[in-house]
Amino acid sequence: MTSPPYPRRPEAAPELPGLKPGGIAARARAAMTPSAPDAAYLTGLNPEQREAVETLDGPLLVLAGAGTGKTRVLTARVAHILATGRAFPSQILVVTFTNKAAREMKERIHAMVGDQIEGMPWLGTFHSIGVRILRRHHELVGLKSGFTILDTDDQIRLLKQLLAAENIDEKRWPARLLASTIDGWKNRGLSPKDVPPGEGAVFANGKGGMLYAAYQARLKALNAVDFGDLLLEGIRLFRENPDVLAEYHRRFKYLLVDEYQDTNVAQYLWLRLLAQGSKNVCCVGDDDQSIYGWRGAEVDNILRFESDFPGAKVIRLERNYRSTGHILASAAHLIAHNEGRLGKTLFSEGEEGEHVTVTGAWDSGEEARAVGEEIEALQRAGHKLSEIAILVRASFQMREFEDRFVTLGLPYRVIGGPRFYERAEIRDALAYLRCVNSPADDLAFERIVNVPKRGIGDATVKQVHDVARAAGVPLQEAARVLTQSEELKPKVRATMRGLIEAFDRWREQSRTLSHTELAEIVLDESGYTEMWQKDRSAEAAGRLENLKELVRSMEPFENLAGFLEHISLVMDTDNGAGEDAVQVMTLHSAKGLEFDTVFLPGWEEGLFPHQRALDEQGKAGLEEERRLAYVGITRARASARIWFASNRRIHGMWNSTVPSRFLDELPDAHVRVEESRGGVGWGGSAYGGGYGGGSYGQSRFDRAEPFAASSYSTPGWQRAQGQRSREGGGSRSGFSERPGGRFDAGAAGRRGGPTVIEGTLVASSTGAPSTFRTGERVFHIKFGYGEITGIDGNKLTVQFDKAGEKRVLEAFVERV
DNA sequence: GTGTCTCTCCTTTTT
DNA sequence: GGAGAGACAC
Repeated sequence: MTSPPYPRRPEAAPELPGLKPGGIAARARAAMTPSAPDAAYLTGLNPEQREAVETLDGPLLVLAGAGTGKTRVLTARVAHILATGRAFPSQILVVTFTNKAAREMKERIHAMVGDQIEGMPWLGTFHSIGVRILRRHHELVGLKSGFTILDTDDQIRLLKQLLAAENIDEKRWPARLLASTIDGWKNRGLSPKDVPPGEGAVFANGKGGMLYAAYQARLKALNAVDFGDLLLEGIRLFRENPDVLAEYHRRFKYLLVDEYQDTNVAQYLWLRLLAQGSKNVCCVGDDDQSIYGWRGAEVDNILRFESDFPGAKVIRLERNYRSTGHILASAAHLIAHNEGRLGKTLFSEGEEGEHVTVTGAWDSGEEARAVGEEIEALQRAGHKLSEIAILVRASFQMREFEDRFVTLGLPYRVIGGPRFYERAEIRDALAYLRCVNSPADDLAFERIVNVPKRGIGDATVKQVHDVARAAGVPLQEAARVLTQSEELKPKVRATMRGLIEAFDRWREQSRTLSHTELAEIVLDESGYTEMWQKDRSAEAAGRLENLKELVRSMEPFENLAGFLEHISLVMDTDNGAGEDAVQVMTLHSAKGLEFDTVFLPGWEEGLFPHQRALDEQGKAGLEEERRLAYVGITRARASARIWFASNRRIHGMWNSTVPSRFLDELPDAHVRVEESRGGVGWGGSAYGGGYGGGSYGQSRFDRAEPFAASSYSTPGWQRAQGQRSREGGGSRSGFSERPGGRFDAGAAGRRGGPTVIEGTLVASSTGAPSTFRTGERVFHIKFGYGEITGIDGNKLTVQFDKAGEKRVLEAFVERV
C-alpha cells in the first residue's frame, strides 16, 4: 500500500466499525436509553445527518447535495430502525435505482448490522422488487408462473414483427423508435388505453396506440413482460386488488428510497401506493443530480413530495465531505446557472486544495495522449490508478483513451460500456438455455434456430410461424409438428427434427445434471462453440472466453431458472473490481462514485452539452447537461481536470470545435487554465481570441502558429467566430445573463448557433459545387500537405504526403 | 439459403 | 468508421 496521495480532511468520517451480530435486544435497549452512549452507527454523523437518521416517524425528504453523506444516512437509518427494534429486517423496503447501488447498500448495511441483512429481501432496485411482487401474484395480472422478462433485443425483434404485420415501412418508422415511444408511455404509467389519442397517433400515421396495444397482447401471449411492465403491472395489481395492497401495507413498516430525483412517474405511482400504508417513507435525493430526464425521470417528484405526503419533514444536507474548496466552488458556480432548482448551498470546511484546471488540446488524440501522460505522472507520484477516473459524455470518447492506454500499457477498466450480457455470443448462448428452460420461449427459439447456420432460413421460419399461429402453440411445438408432416424439404426436415430432439434431450438431462454441466453440453452439442472455434476473425477467441465466463458465472446459482431470472435483471457483471486500474466511464454511470482525481475530457459545444439534448429538450436539455457537468466535477475529491479539443473526429471526419459554454460558467477564482504540454498544443482558440478577452490562456492566443492563423480565415471558422461574439458580447458568465435569450427559441433557431459542431455547420450549409479540383495541392492544418484525389460535394478525398488518404471537409484545407 | 457487396444512417445516457 | 439492411450472384 502506498501512502494516501491526498490528505483526507478531518471531517471525513472514519469508516464505521462493523457491529457484531447478535445481541439485538441489548443494542435496542442501549439505543433507546437517553443516557446511553451513541450506537456505533451514529458516531461521526453531523447534526443534520443525525436528524435524518433519527426521524423515523412520518414522511421525510432528505435533500442531499453531492458528497454530503447520503448513502451513509440511508444505511445508518436502516441500522437505527433495526437497533431500536422498530421493525424486523423483512419489514423494511429499500429501493435503489441501479444494481450497483443496491449491492453497495447491502454491503454497507451488512457492515453495520451484520447478518441481519440476510433477512432483508426487500432491498433492491425498483425493477427487481417489482418482479418479486409480480412473481408472487402473477395470476392476478394474467401471467403464468415462470413468465419471462424480455430484454431490449427481444423487444425490438417483437416490434419488428408487428410492424411487418401492419405493413409499416421500417425505414420510416423504425422499431427502435416505437420501442422507446412505448417505453416512454410506460415510464409515465400509461397503459394502452391511457395513452392520449393525439400522442398515440404520432407514430406511423396514427397507428402508435394500436401498435402499443398489439404489443401488449403479444407479450401476454408469450407469457412475457418487458422492463416497464415490471412496475406498470405492479401498479395495476395494487389498484385492482386492494387486499393485496393492504398486505404490503402491513408488511412494509419503513420505506427508503435512494436517488429519488431519478424516479419516473410509474415508479412514483408505485411507490406512493406502497407508502400509503405506514407513511414512514424516507426519500433521499438531489435535484441538482437529476440526469435521467431523457428516460422519464421527473424531478418534479421531489417538488411534489411535500404535497403528496402532508406533514412531510424536509432535511437538507449541505455539508460536503468529499471535495476540496476550489472543486466545490467551481461546481456550485456552474450549477447556479440553472434556473429550475430547489437551491442548496454546499459548503465544506476543508482546505482550498488544487484549482480546477481547464486545458485545451489540439485534437482528441492529443487530449488522450496528454491525459495519459498526466496519469503516468500521478502514478509515479504514488497515486493509485483506481483513484483516477476519466468521465466522458458519450461512450465513443472512450475509444481514444483505451487505445492510448493500451499503447502505454496503463491498466484501465471500462465501467458500463458494451455489457457482458449484451454481447451477441452471450445472448445466443442464453437463448439456447432459455429454450431448454421454457419450450414456449418463442423469441429465444427464433434467435437460435439458425445459429449456427443449419440451412433453416427465413422461408422455413415463416412456415413454422404459420403453423404456430394456426394451432395456437409455441414455435418449438409447431416445429415439431412440421417435422412430422411432409411440408418441409427432406434436408431441412431432418435438421429441424435433430434440433427439436436435441432440446428434448437437454431438457431431460437438465433433471439430472447440474445447470453448469448442462450449459456446457448444450453449447457443445448445438455446434455453437464449434461455430466460434472455426471462426477465424479477431474476436472469436474473446467470444469463446466469454462463453466460458458465462458458464462460470452460473455457478453460484441454484438452478437454471434462478440464473436466467438474475441475468434478466442484472445486466452487468462485477468482474475485475478491485484491481488497480484507471476507471473509464460515462458521466452517467459515475453518479454516486468518487475519486481522488477526475479527468473530464471533451468539453466542447455539441458534445457537451450534447447537441441532441439541446435539439430535443431545449432549455431543459441544457440544464440537464449542466447537471451532468456538476455531477462530473463533484466526483473529484482533490483534483478535477477539464479538457477540450479544438478538433474532433465525428463520423470519421475531422471537425473543428468550439469550447463548451460550461467552461465560461466556471468561476475564475477557482479555475486555472493550463497549456497542454504534449504535441503541437492548442494552436488557437475560440476562447479569448475575439471573445470577451477572458482571462483564460491569454498567452496562448498571442502566438498561434502562423499556419493556424491562416486556417482560421476559413468560412466555417469565421462563421463560428461571428456567432460566438454576437452571442457572447464580452460577457463571460454565459447565457443566464440573457434571460429569454436564444435558448428559449425553438430547436430550429438553435441549429445555427454556436452549439453546432463547426464541421456540421459547414457540411450542411455548403450546397454549391466545390471550387477545388482533383489534382490540386492543398494544406490541412492537421494532416499537412497533400493532393486532392476526389471530390464529393464539400468533402474532399486527399492523398496527404505524410498522413495518407483522408476524407476532409473543404473548409479545412486551403490551396497552396 | 448463403455469402458478399454497397448503401445509408447513425452515434447519449440505462433498469 | 461501423453496423445493419437491401441487392445480387451463386
